[in-house]
Amino acid sequence: MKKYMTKQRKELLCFLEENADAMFKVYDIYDSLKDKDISLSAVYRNLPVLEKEGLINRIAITGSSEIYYQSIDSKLCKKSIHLNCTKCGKSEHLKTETALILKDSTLTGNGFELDPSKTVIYGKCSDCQENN
Amino acid sequence: MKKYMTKQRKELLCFLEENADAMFKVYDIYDSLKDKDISLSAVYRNLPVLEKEGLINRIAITGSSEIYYQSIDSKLCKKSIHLNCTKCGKSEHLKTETALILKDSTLTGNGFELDPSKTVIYGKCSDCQENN
DNA sequence: CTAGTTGCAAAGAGTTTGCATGGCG
DNA sequence: CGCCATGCAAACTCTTTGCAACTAG
Repeated sequence: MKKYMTKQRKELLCFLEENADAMFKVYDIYDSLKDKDISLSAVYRNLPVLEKEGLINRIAITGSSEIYYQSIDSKLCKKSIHLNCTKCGKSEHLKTETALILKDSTLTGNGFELDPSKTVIYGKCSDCQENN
Repeated sequence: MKKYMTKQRKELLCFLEENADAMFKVYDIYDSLKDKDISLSAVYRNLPVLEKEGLINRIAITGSSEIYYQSIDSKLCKKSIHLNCTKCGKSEHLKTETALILKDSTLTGNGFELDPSKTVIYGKCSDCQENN
């Protein structure tokens, strides 16, 4: 099953790859592509498939209770971890070197191999710590 | 507003505190308390209130796209971080000492104050790494 | 007594599914 | 040409909301 590379799937992948640094809600993806003739159901049906194929990532954000999808950019996102401020909602990237430290310490500490592309760390960003 | 401590809210808090080590979906909480006369809407209305009051935690899990609630146990959960295996789905706790290392490195690395109770780290547990 | 809270049922929002049509290989 | 994928609309699930009755303080 899932053998055909249809126009819709091509557009989906293309869109996510061109915006590999951003995360999108399902409806936003549909909205950004609606001039390309892709139905909402096609989006809903393809995203999980592409995820299982390892081409894109699915991330749940604690603050918004939404699901986000994001292309797996082999250069950037494989090493970087998202930081999400629970106060202002801003999202930033953890420095690669620090990400490596985390990866290391979870591995040695618990034998757990951290997946940076799926992990989101919550807390307070530097701005929100001051303004408390 | 939100001044009254009703029977329903008491039962909710009590239930979550008695199971401080576990996380629950909304419906499971309702289900576990339905012999105590709490309506689903009361559950839905109270959980976000209790969360804003800092008594409970709301966590989004990437794998299941569900929202979970959990009591904030001042002793345990404030320091411990959840590890969630993306392969077998099992959830474990990061050792406190390792959690402190993470907290430290995000702070010095990005000036970001990690909140352990809201953060879930995804990856592969030790069992699933071998069986690949 | 008064304002916040509850239960119920209806309304919404987001997601999934059945079925006939369409398109990849 | 055969089978998978698409589009549309209906079906579902989860969550929110309006309103009258209820209750904590």
